[in-house]
Amino acid sequence: MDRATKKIKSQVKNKELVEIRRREIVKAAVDLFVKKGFHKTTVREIARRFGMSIGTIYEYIRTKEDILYLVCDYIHSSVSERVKPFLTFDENARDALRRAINIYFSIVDEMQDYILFLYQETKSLDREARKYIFRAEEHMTEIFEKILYRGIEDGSFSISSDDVKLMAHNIMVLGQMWAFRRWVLQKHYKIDRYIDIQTRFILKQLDSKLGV
Amino acid sequence: MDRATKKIKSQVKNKELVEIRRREIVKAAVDLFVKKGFHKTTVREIARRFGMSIGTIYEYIRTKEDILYLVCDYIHSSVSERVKPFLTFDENARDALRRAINIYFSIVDEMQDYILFLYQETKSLDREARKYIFRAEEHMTEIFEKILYRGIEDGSFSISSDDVKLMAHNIMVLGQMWAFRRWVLQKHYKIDRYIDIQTRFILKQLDSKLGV
Amino acid sequence: MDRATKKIKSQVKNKELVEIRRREIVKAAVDLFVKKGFHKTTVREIARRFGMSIGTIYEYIRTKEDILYLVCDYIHSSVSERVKPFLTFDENARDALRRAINIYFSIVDEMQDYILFLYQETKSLDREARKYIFRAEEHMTEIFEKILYRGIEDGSFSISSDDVKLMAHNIMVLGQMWAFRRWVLQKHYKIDRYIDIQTRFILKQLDSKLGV
Amino acid sequence: MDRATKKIKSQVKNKELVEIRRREIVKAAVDLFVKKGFHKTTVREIARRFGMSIGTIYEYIRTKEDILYLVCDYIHSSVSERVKPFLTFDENARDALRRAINIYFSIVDEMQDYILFLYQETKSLDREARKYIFRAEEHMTEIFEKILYRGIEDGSFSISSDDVKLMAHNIMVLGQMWAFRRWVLQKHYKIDRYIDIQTRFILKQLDSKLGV
DNA sequence: TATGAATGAGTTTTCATTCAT
DNA sequence: CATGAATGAAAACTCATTCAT
Repeated sequence: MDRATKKIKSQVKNKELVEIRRREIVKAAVDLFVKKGFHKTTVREIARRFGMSIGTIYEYIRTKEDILYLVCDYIHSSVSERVKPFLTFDENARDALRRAINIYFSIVDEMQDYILFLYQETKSLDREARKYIFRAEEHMTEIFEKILYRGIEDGSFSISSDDVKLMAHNIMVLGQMWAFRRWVLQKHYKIDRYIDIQTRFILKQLDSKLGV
Repeated sequence: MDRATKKIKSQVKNKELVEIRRREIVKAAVDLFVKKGFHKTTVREIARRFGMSIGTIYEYIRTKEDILYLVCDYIHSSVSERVKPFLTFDENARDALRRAINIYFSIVDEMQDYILFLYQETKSLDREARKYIFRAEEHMTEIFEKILYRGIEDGSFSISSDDVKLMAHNIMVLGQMWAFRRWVLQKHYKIDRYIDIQTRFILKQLDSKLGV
Repeated sequence: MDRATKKIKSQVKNKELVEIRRREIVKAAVDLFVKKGFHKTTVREIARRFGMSIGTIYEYIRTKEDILYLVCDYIHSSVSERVKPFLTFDENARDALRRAINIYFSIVDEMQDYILFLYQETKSLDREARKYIFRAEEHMTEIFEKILYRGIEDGSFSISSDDVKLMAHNIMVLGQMWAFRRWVLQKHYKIDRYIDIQTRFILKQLDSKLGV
Repeated sequence: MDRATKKIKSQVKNKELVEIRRREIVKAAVDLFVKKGFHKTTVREIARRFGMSIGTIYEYIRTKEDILYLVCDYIHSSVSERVKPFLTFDENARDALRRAINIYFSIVDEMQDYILFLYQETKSLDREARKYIFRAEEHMTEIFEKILYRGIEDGSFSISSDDVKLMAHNIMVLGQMWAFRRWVLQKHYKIDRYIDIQTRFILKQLDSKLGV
């Protein structure tokens, strides 16, 4: 949230207050955005939920798009913050990956509305903001890359290091897919089973026991 | 296009004409939607490209959303039509899958703008239209399901038939991901190599040579 | 009006209609602008007088400033059109000037609200529009310049030709001053007497009977 | 400034402080007004230049228009103050007038932005404030009237005393015109030559050597 | 069928002013 | 006295949709 906050100009000087109010704005906006989409949500609605006047909102942002950015950034850092504490891996890479997948996929499940929203509305951001969000996504991916590299080194995984990045993205996408294909997946599977199967598949791909 | 045509009401009686004009409308709209997004494209703009008046557009559709629906449907059937001719599989399931992946992923590459668009704007459709689009997506998936079942039967694939649906979705998503993660994937991989690696991974998952 | 009209883009294709509607818009706007000033007049008010919806106004202009331009241009060409028919001078330069002054000053009197308005709001136009209005003002001035030159040639006026331009501007301004100093002048003088005195003064300046 | 001070109510009791702060406000506002116009300048901007908070500004004025009034008044008294010291005329009326013109026109040149501003924005003042500004303008004019009367008495000028007021206004306007017609005049003349020519013209008008 | 002018509700955004601290 | 966050009315402008021709 910190880095994001700095970029958007505010009329209000008190930085703490800006932080607080922006959090409130995001809180007010996120559900509306998720439910109705960015374009169909009006700033007036957000203000109403925000519990303050429309003028007050515009003291803390410059345009409606700023709110979108704040929301996207909030979602991303929420995911990150939820994931990070679980990511101290003393165990072997295989178990580490298993756990990381479990955590990440669980969080996707919990935050599926938000993940879905990111998929749909990121494109409404301007170039710069979009880049920033992509960067954040890459940071997440790097967590998986690191585990994969460790697994290659210690011999638990058999993939080429050229493929690590792709594999990491595969894992991320296979997780997010639970959100954006929920209309069908969640009819046929429960999250636990979903994680189970996908984990098995992913590990099979990485398995050192076989060549291609 | 057929089923779509049935659902959207038109003032015009002549069914052939409706077909023709709607095709023109889609042709005019699709690029605009892809470039600017659904909400930022105006009906006026579409009419201008369409080469006819706004009034005429509204003879063939009822709302702007109808155009979105026509476009989504068009994209989906374009993909299907491009895929289908390749899908007569006399060969063994393993080769059939290999070929199906190759075809589908190649088409995603060619139509990446459109695929991306579907991901972002489907949510703007109303329930019924959205369902219809999802159904189309499932049809695509079933193609992969069939091959997978065939492979299980003939012993080339070792997965449980409970996992077939999920696996099929995995394949679809791994293909589409080339479009919606292009901002990073296409910096590091070329499409051929991408298909190569992913094919290998997928086949490894399915491989009967190993247990779990 | 012609040249002005061409520059402002309209959504409406029918050029005649554009002409007609714009005339109506100007007619609706001019009094409001004169009475309340440009900034304090809302487009809604203009629409109400215009007798059409606000949407319709925006079919014929792009911005509120366009209306200002249309109005300024209208005022200028009104003055020109009222002046021109009187400006065929067969008589000697002295009488010609006398008559031109009489005509121009009379028109300033009749259109004093408009003249005043131009003085106050021209600056709200953007560079290009402002230039166009200045150009129009110069055209007016040239009429006086021509008469002065003729007077110099035929010996009725004794000023240096270097001073002609300035003298022409003096005459214009001395006329317009009747409008923008009306708060005091019109308390002490009637227009006829005003024209009388100013004419005498101006002619005295030009008199060939004396040196400096 | 004195009379102005009396009219505008302030929350602050300390009269000296009111004087000081208002001078600061004017100093902050005048350039902004001149550059961007009254309506396009925000009170926030003025406050920022003023170096104090918006709240503080509103301790010393009641409305934004009050600032406009203070600024107009400031400009007028600046001109007056700059003119007055030069206006002790022991010499004959002719030389006195020559000098007064020279001084006034020079000051118009120096303060052309401000003069122009007065022409454009005075109308935004309410009736009472506008009257006050007009009064100030008349005071200026009276200086010229006095010289003219003196000239009539001592026989240097030949005009009727009925025409004195008008003549005085002519002189003022011919001076101010250097500001509001600068877009053309300053392309063709330098200020010294401008003063020269205009002085000659004016004196010719007044010359006692001829009748009409 | 085709046209395109007309509509006006609805949107974002601004900014003078207030008032609690 | 000074502050600056909060207010909300009001403004310009857009655009999907209708309907008379």
